[in-house]
Amino acid sequence: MNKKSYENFFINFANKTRLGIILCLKEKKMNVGEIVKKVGEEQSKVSHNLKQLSDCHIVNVEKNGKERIYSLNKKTVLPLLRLVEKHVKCNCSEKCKFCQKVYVI
Amino acid sequence: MNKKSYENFFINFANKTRLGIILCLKEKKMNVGEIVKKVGEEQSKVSHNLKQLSDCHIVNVEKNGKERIYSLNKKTVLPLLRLVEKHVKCNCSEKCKFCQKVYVI
DNA sequence: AACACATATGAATTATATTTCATATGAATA
DNA sequence: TATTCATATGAAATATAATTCATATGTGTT
Repeated sequence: MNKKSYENFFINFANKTRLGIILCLKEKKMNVGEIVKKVGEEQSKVSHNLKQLSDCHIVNVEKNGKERIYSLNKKTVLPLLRLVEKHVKCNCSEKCKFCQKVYVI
Repeated sequence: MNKKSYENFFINFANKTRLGIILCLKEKKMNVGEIVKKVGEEQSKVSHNLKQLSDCHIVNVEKNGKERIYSLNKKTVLPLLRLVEKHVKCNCSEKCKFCQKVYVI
């Protein structure tokens, strides 16, 4: 796999709005309206970001009448998030002058 | 852990230059000059990006005289990259009209 | 001490990504 | 079929990140 592919994958997780959506879908699948309510962001903003996430298969969509139900690709995302948590736990201490800026420990 | 921490972690991998550095350090530890040569980017650009990576403990630094030797945090990075490769293999087919744009399969 | 080499850094510039706003689409319903 | 509801979409505006350039710092050497 090449650089650009990795980049395109990680971009999904390098943004506040999309992370909000991702973390909110950890609990359960939701339609757009529910996500909008939960994350407290504008509908079109959420839709734009959902599109990006689903293009990359980070989330999946199913239609139900006029609503669309989004669910998290847990097989990829859960281990990914766990890896990050482990990273912070293992590498980042309060003593490090950057860790406090970078990660909320 | 909170949204911002995840974001700060993933930002390291969501950029061409930093990914170039990361992939190049998979092979072996290198000083800045060697990295610059290998990735073919400007020295100050590489340094700025190395700083970001090391602030987040994605790479580690050791001093040796006037040179600084950077090495990859393989414990975090190798499983992370493997996860992405698996994701693409499992979810992204040539049939999908976005996969070709998003990932080079 | 003066110099050269390796690397880092700050600030301005430039590039890129994200959001916003207005509007379109498509499904259900009166 | 006109209307409403849920969601998507394009393009302009804005925000954010990355690069560049000039220069600083630190270490070893003459």
